[in-house]
Amino acid sequence: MIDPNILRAQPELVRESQIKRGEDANLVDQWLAADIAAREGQQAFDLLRNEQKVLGKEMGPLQGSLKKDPTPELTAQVDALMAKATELAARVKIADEHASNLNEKVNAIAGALSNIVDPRSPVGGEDKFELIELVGIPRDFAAEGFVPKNHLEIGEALKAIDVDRGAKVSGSRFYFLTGQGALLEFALLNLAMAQATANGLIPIITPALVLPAAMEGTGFLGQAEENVYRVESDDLYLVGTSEVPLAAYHSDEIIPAADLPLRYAGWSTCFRREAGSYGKDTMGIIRVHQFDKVEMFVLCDPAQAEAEHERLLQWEKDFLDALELPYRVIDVASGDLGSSAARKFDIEAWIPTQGTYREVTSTSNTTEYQARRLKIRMRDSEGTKPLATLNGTLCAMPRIIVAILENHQQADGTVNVPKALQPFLGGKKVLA
RNA sequence: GGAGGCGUCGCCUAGUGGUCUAUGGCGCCGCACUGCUAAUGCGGUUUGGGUUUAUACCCAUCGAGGGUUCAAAUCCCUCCGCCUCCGCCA
Repeated sequence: MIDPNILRAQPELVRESQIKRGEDANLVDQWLAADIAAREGQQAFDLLRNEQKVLGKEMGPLQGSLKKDPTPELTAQVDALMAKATELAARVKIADEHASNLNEKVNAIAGALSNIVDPRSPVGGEDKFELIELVGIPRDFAAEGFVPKNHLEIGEALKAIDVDRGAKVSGSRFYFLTGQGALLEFALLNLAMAQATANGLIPIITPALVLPAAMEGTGFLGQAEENVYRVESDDLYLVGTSEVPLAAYHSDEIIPAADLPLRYAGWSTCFRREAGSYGKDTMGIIRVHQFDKVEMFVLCDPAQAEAEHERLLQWEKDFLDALELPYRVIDVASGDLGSSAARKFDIEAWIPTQGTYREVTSTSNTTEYQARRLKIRMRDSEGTKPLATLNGTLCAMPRIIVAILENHQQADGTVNVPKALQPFLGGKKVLA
């Protein structure tokens, strides 16, 4: 949700932002008109309702004295008042319905507006990203004298990944992690959590099923809706990221400024329908319907949001550095932000067999957008106001596993374990 | 799954249809008094929206949503959550 004061005072700012995203700018003008109508409707109702309450206050004592002393004058007075009240009640009811309808309309439009794009985000579609940084040098396999295998070949040879049986049991884009594949995930989880807790984040295990309000509040029921699994029988959604339960965790709460920032490291399974990606990444476990992920989530004073964003990015880089993976950092373009983010940095790891960088983590500054939708506020000396929320991937399992297998493979088909990960694999230096 | 109880302002709590403002206490904030602190006194203290230069005022908000009524925290219905007991179960 965008600050209504910004919409009223600087509508052009929001129009511009919608255009940068390739979304409907007319919504802004629709909102402005609906806002005026709704306020008029509300005022009309308020006035009538006040009249009704004043009348009710006359009625009370009158009824009391009528009971004690039923004179004809009193009866007539009460009857007259009652007639007036009946007529007024009908008008109040109509005004109430009218105002509610208008309010709903404003809220519906407001809910459809995406967050205001940060002025520094590059403008354009997915390919208009800006390269911020290149870290590490991809290995020269030709110089080393062998052709790198893809992660699936390696994973199958190590009996670590089984996609055939994944497909047999659950369909395409499902997989089993077996043996050292499973242990590798646990090691990554423990490394990620060790880093997170060392940085002061609070470890948290979240539900993977959430109520519609949580999905709605985090902004995933807009253009992302087709990628969300819905459990119709119970009206619940399977989360695509623990960002959803983490954001909703403090919904409807007012947090004292002294408690901020709150930083969490959440662990959950993530479910994605991957609608509209038929034929894309069909090999291996780059794009799957279900995976586990450690996600960082921050609630803070809006004035601190930018610094927190930088911090999240740094922690993501630290993690990839620890895994000795080459990667690049990009500033995601306006058209590819998702409705909640004002600015987003992706980290893409080098995938040797694809000869390209592929997204492994993503960190978004969602400013006050999610907090407004979820009614998360902070209280400082000046009163209450929405706070800012941010999220960032620490470790999305399958893609990190892909990057490790491919980048650290050796000519004989074994895989070197990065030093930082070794303690979490019982000291093992090589997967063989 | 079955039976019963409960959900009121940060916390506790009063409130079975109107009788000026949803009680009262604790905590908190301000002021006064006071060597200091404490105690005491007075005032304020849910959240959201609106009108207003200001001071103020108005509306909504008693778990959520409907309904009955001229009028609902209070009565009725549905849902959610918590507690107790029973059954089943990882």
